[in-house]
Amino acid sequence: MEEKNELLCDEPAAHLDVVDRVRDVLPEDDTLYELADLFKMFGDSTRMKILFVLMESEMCVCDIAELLGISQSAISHQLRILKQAKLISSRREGKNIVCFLADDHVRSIIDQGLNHVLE
Amino acid sequence: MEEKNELLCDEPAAHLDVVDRVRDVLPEDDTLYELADLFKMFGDSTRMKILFVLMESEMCVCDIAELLGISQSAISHQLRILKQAKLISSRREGKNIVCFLADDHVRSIIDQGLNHVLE
DNA sequence: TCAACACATGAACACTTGTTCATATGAAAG
DNA sequence: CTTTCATATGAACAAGTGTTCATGTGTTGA
Repeated sequence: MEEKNELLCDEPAAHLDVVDRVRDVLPEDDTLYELADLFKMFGDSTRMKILFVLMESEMCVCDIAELLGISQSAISHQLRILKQAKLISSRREGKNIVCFLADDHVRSIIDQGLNHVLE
Repeated sequence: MEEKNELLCDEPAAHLDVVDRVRDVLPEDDTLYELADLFKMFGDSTRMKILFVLMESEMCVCDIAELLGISQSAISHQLRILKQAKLISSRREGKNIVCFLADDHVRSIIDQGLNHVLE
């Protein structure tokens, strides 16, 4: 009973060259986490809806809430998250806060997703 | 004290034209949910790592686990989720199950994300 | 200066999600 | 067949997430 790593298969040696090459090519861990965090923003239907709306037009918070039929509070919480992720930005206009996409990448990311979903 | 919808701002009428136009352009709810579910797949760092690996080369389960330093069980659970989402597929090869990307969209979606993360 | 309105925020809660641990399945080699 | 090895899976648990409810903040207009 020698000590052994209980996770490995017996001989990854068979594919050791491939494994090593891939290991070298993998991005930094930090990059992977950032990337996952980015996609997390698109992984909730409320945020997805908000982003879709803002792809069409900038809009104040109450209009977003009414248009989507979601409570103002829920929208506001999600807007905060999207702002922290720097995907949207906002400015005050009279009594209203007008939100808009802060980043053009949002469009291309969602478009790629749509391509897949729409087959 | 008349009944009123507590969620609306007083006069979305100001922007009623825009709101109505956007409402017409929004995709079906089903599509939005599908889209969010798709992006959810990319929103976990373990799955992100697996997909990155498979972007470089098809690979058996144990090699993925060893390469990433993640338990075989955890990998297997995530592989199941990715298969259900039809993002990866697999075939048996001797004792091993070899996994590979099932969909070229995976590459373009991740690439768009990378563009954003890498500024 | 005060009331009304648009929006933000904290706490609480239910729900979801990912991991571990233990064990099951199932092909393959002896 | 029986054992071994690669993978799958179920249960349990901890941690994360999104919504609601109640209330706070700051701006506007009377």
